[in-house]
Amino acid sequence: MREGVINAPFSRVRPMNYELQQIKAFLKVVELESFQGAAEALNLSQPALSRRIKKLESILGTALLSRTTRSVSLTTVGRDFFPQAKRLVDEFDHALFNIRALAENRIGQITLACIPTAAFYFLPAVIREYNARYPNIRIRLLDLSANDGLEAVLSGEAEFGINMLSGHHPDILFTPLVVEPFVLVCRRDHPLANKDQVTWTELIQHKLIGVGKMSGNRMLLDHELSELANRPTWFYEVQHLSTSLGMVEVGLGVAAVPRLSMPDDEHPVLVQRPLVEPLVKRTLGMVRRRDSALSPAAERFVETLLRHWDKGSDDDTTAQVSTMD
Amino acid sequence: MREGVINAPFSRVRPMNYELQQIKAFLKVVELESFQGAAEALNLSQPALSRRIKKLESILGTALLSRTTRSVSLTTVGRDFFPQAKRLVDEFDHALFNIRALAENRIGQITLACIPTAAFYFLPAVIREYNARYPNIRIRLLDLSANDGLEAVLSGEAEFGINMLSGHHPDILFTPLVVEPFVLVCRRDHPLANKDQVTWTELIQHKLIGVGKMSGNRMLLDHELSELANRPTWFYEVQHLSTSLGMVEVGLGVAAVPRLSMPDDEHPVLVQRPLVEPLVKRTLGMVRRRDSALSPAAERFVETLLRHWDKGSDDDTTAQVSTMD
DNA sequence: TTAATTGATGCGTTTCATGCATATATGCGG
DNA sequence: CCGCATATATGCATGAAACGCATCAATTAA
Repeated sequence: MREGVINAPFSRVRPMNYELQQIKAFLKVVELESFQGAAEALNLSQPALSRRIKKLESILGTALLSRTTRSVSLTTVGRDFFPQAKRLVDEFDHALFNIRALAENRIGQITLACIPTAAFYFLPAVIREYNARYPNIRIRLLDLSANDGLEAVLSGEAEFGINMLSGHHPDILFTPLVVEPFVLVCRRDHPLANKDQVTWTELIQHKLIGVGKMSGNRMLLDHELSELANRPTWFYEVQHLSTSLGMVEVGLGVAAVPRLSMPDDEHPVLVQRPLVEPLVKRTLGMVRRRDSALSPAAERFVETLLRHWDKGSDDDTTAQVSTMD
Repeated sequence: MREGVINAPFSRVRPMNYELQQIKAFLKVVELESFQGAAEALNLSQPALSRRIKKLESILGTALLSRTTRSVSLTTVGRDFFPQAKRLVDEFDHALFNIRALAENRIGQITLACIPTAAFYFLPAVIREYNARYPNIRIRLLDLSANDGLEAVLSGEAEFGINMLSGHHPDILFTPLVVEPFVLVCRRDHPLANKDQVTWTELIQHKLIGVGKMSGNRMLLDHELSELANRPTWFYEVQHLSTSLGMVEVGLGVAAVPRLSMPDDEHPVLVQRPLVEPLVKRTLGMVRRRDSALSPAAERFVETLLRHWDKGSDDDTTAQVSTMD
């Protein structure tokens, strides 16, 4: 059976199985005032077109076109129907065209929530490449704290995000991108700058600048260092890593920050040293909701992101940044 | 071949052959959040529905639904598409429904142009019957002179009309309904009232009330009497037959009018007498444009009209006015 | 772990729109 | 007035597409 009418008990209502092709055929015939011409325009044989129109008319229960071999004209009903049909078909085509444009990444918008570190230090390159490839897709970048960013993804405000691996939320899918160690940052003229590497315990003797208690980094460190006998305490507390770097720069103290937070290796004032015993690492990765699918535009972005980090990891292995694709 | 692609040279534009059934399937699935349920609602097997959606998605080049065996949810694109699709489909169904209502004479409007005689003396009964059968079809009755009525039909303002047979206009189709003689109308106390019949020549001796030169009746009479040796001249000239009857009633003169213009046989003041030598008759009938088809509502009206007059003509051979049913 | 439910897939079948050939109707020119 | 040219309608065989059935795969609940 072509169309199931399994369950048509005694309905006297005819089903109205009209189709867009029929209506488009009608419109074409009216516009060209010819079956022959419309058939060509529709890549259809003339008999086929005749039958399409006929079918539509039989569905409607009335003639739409008054045709002789010499002329085609609208009936009264057809005249009523034509403008409505034209408008609706146009709107439909327009809507579908837009959807396809969306699907083909010709237009669109993506919203992602990422932690400031990512926003500053490795998203820009990805965004540049993505934007070169899909110039008409707008990007809304929410640079939020780890907690807020996760919340944005959960609520759907952001389609996905870059975050650090923390408490495994059941609705969140985490794809690791990079593992980075915490390093010590201090001025070049600081005593610790002379050492090849520094232990956490050594930090006890220095003024340490840390981040607020609710920060993801702080929670991670508190957890990782909890088993350490003599663990350092924070003297200054700030909210953002960039602030702490600024404070280090003017000589207020030293800081323990993720490797990627450091602007680059050749900073005029600041240097970094590996922090060991223990080696504390954080894992950055992509987070997205487990159930809902990404928009095509977002999928393209994720692809770009992953491709970028595959490439990036090769010349970055010395800094023990590793990515798993 | 199912769809002619005779002429698709190297177009990279995909054809967008989406169909309403696919979109309606999508809407149903979203509404019921289930393929199984939607399939039942659409009287379709579940595999068939799965394939419909899949086809639509392949046309759009993107997934609209995110489905697992346990839940069905919208993708980002699908969420965009749903409200538009819903609105358009609803509007389409509404438009088509109205067209069908129109076709089935459940709603509609007809406009007809008819001469006053017809409007007064034989349309009311037709209209009553028609309205009883099709209560929701509005009737616009243009009671115009013969000339103006013909013009209204030609211009399309009226779908058809009731008129007298006159110059055969090439675009007009005339269907005769009734042939009626011209009769003399005078007061019961008028000398001519004593005669069984009156000749046109006799009228010379009386004050005759006629209608304006452009009237269809006047032109008909001028033409028919042109070969008469002694033909009467009009003393009074008015524009409407009803006016001339009024003037006869107060005793200003006598008038020659079509039989049907007389109110009825038992008028307290007026009587009619056959007018002979020659017997002048006019033919009333339906006029419509040759090319354009009538609306379904109008066709029903014409049917009623003709049925009415078929029946009527049988007991009307005596040249009496009869109202049928 | 198993049973049940839901969507996807393989496959044979049916349907129905199509193209070709041809009939039919209409207007124009001889 | 009649025949010809042109445009739509129809008969018929064909085949592509959509269908239903049976089954698979995946996920949840018990």
